[in-house]
Amino acid sequence: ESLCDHFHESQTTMDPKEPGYQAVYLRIYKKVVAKVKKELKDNDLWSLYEELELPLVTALAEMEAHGILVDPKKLSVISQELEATMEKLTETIYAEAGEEFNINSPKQLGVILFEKLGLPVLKRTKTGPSTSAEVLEELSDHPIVASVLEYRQVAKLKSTYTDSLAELISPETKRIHTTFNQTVTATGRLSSTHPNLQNIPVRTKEGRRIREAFVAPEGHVLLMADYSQIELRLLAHLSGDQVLAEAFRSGQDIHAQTAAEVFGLDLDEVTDEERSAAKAINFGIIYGISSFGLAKGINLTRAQAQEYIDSYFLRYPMVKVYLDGLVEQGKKEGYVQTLSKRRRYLPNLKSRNYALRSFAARTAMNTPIQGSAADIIKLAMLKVYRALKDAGLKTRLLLQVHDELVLETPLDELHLAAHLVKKQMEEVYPLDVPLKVGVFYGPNWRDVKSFDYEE
DNA sequence: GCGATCAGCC
DNA sequence: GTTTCTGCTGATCGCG
Repeated sequence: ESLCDHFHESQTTMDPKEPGYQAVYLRIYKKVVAKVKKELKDNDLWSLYEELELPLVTALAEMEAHGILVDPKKLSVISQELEATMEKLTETIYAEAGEEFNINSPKQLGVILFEKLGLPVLKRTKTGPSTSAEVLEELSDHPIVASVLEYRQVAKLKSTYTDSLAELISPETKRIHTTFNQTVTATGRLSSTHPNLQNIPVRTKEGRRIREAFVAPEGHVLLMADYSQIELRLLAHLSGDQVLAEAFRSGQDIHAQTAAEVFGLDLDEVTDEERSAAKAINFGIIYGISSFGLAKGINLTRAQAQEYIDSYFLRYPMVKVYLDGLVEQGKKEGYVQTLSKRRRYLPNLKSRNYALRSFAARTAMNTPIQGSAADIIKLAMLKVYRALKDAGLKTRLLLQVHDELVLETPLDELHLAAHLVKKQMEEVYPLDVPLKVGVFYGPNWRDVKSFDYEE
């Protein structure tokens, strides 16, 4: 800190062109380097820095510089269709409301829905009745609400994705060049800005259309490789729970298996509804479970949610021991850590404020899982990057989306590249359970099909 | 300029 | 003491 102060002072008092400025700068810089290096070594973080994060910089820089090809004509067609849909919906909404107003304003929308039309207020924000999708879905029997939900979806796609993305296509490369930030998240994940290419729609059919505009150049295809259930697999590994580990070794549908365990059924008796509840429980476990959160997620009473959680921990006892241990370790040491020793300090585990303390406890449970997944995919990126180079292939990494890599590959390299990527990702860091990677390819980011072993 | 709200992804 | 289940980015509104 004193070095930083000193540096700040020199920066403001000295002209960078003044002789001696660079000498001062370098002297301070060297001291800071030595200090940070010692701190990393003292905290057992040196190899994380030197062997993972530092070499990853090069791979990320190349990904950013290379960019991903985007077809502006496709974006523009989608944009015009969205525009037409928005105009229709706007007319419908005005007619149903009996007046014109700004549909984009939650405040003005609230006046129409809750005052003029007298719909019930199911939830409030700090500033007034909530108009979130969660609330509107409960009220969607009213035609105006259904139209507003659709309007919101279309407006989001148009403003965030079609129009903004088009502006970010480089005139020189015809590509979009995102920035991957390596130092913003608390867990070790990357983030992506200008634009954020880690939140391109995929969930709905309409949203997925955006992905059609992300294309491979002539003679190439996009290659996608994603880890299947990496966080739950890490939970099995980190907790040592043999029931969960065996579930993954069996290769069966993990959510259905969880349903069978939790509800005491045979695997073939599990209904879609039970599987879907089990999926919510699995997500909850990864996020740092609370009965409150689970109840909200799948419309249960808190008591029912607590029963599900109790039943889960009865079937996966080592998971319970592991998660409790994380909170304990966080309290004792002040931090929790990932596979690579990356730390997250959680002082609020000792807070007297229940909300803060609970949040910190959920963070203590989530960070080692989410952060270790981030460690693994970063290491996999490095291995893929180096293996492609060593093999003399032209295949390039383009994007990372937390548990997925997107690459661009010449058609005549597809077979080699697909096998190389799958192997590097699956064998990156052997765990007690296998890591499974799905590989897909296609002319654009939407229309991809599974790459089969025979190919 | 900034906080609040909402919505996109994992 | 009575929680809005992790981690992010970004568009928009509306106040100051």
